[in-house]
Amino acid sequence: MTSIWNKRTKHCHGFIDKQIKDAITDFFDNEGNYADFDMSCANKIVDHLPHNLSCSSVNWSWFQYLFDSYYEKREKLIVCILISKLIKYDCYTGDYSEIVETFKWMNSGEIKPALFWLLSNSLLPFNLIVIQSDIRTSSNKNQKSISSFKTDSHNLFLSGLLRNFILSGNTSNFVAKEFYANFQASLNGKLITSPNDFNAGTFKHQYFFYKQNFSNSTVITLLKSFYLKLINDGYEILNWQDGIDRNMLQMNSFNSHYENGYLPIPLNPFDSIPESDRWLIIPNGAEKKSTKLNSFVYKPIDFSLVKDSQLKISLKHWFWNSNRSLSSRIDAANIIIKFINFIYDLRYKFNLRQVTSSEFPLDYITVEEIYSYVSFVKERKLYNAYIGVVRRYLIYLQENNLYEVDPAVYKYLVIRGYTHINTAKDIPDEDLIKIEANMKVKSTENDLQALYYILFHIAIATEFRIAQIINLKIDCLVKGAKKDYYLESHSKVSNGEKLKIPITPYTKRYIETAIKFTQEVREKCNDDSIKEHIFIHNYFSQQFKVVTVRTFSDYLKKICREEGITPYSAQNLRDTYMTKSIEYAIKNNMSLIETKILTSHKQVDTTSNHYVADKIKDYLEATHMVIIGNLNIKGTIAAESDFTDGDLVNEECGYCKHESCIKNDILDCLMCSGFIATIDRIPYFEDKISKINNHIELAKLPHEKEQFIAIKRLYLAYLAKLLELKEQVV
DNA sequence: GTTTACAATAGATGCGCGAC
DNA sequence: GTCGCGCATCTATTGTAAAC
Repeated sequence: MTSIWNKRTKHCHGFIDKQIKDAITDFFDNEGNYADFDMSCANKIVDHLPHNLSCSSVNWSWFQYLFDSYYEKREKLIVCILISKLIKYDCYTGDYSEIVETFKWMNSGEIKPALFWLLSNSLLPFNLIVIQSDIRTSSNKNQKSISSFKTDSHNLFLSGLLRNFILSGNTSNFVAKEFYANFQASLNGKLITSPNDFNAGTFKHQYFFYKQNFSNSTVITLLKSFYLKLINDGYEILNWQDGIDRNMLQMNSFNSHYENGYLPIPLNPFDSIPESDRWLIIPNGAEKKSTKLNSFVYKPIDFSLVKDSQLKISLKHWFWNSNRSLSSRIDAANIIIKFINFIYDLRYKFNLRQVTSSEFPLDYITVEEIYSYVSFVKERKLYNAYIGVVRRYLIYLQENNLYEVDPAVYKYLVIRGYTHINTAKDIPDEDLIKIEANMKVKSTENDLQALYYILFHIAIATEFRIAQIINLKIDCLVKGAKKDYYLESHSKVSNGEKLKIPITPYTKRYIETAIKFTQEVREKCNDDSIKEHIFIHNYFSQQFKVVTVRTFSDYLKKICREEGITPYSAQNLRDTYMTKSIEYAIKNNMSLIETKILTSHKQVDTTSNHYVADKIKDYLEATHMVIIGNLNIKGTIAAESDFTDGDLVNEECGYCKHESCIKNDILDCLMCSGFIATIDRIPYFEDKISKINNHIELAKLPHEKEQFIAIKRLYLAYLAKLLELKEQVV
């Protein structure tokens, strides 16, 4: 041992440059860290280094030279350890020094194979992306997590893009190293020097490259996320004209649509009918006439399913020129496709024409065919649209001279047995309370569930349809002439016009709360058609979505099942008549939602109680349109008190600690030092404030109005403090 | 003006896929 | 494995205009 020590000391002292000397000292000190650290080999390597080695010559090509100077893997690995020490002691002065700097984050076990991989493949530093990210641990300590990604990128720019991409997403959860390792290959070697070098063509190449070479579907997911990230960063690299765009890319069904050759097609009757058969229809304004559609959700229709080519053309014609709303037009088209194929099979598969020895040519819809079809529909007990839609389609064909139809067919295409049963079912109070309580608990678990909770409240407090609520826009609140508010939204009856619906102040508050709640997500989103909505979330990385009716219904059902009650639907919420008791309970909970929501993003700024206080104040000021400012509160604000109901004063807003009233008549209790307000008084404050609002409205003289506003300001100041205190206590 | 008959749209849900 | 979501296809509700 002694001889080795001496030898090592001699080597270390031989170097003139201080940093290099330190690095080499550490190199030998780390002996124990590597099972395969061969001291004689290490000595040999260091022996070959010139003593006057200076940092200015420590660059990547020198590393490569050093690495290539040895032939055995064992030796090369030890060279890598030496290199890692030189990096650690800041000896590196070559190109890409910022990247090399990141290599320091790796521990000794990771860096050795990483350097070996780089140098044995004659790669450059940017081929290794090292990421340092914060991870939240249960103990809430800020820990750094280090991960490294190998990439075959040909240049620094592309590596930088990939690095940013990794940093931006929660990609650590679904690591697919193949994605980065083959990125350049997937581009067929194309050099990337700007984000704008990516386009529909590169995407296609990459998509099918990854699809062919890797069974792991996460690779495709990452590819989609990568393009979405570029788009989210403002690069308009994909346009529908090229067969793919952002909205398509975000759809759950993207893969199958893309692989099956669906093309995005804006719905516009003034354009000529598209030649292709598989359309992904861009609503292009049609969404304004329906609550079932959104501008960013494209609807598929597959005309290639139509077996008869002439009828296919006529169906496209009908589809393109129909006035039906898009979603029901697609429904109808799917029925017509079934109809056409039924007729086709009759003609060619079952040879009906021969059986009936009909003399009509094959481009003529006959009574026999329709009779068979109607029998089929009745036998299968298919719903009425199977008859009505077909009739209207045939009329259209005739009117536009697209196909010959025997006029006698219509007397068979009739519907019988309309039953109109009203199944409206309201939810009893006890069940409603159970649902409310369950949703309240879950609303704290994640953002989506908090949105469902607000949706639930609006649904029972208003007459709106669920789709209408979900698709509300942030600018939907419109102030009326007085203090009243209107909600502007599209409705199926308005035929594209916006409707104004009067709402209560409570509904207004819910909507404002929801807008504030989603503001954080909205600021991150740069997709205008999404961010204009109120109920948005960011569940998937790089994807911003509007809540759907589908998930809300499912969630409501799930809650009902958990509570062991009838699985109510969103429609039932609308049918539910709010009794006074439930209304009271719900209004009380409202302030709870508001404060909870306003403060639910506390983790952003946990330490600052100021933050919470300011937010509450901002909110109250915005809602009540009164500036609270720094009003001095004379009374006491407390979480709870020992006073009894007998001590309640001022319409139960608080307690009085004096034996008898000491204030004069002009003063309000709130201006007295003997006044004590506690958290459980919050609802009374809210009641009182709404009463003052009435006074303000009724006041005729300006100075009366001002006086009431001053009083309101006082109550709001108390309310703000109480809400703040409540937040600390809870 | 009300009823009736149906058209058109909204809502519900089984199924399957993608994201994580 | 769970959750979110889209599609297809069904049911429910609402709109509307002719018939009474």
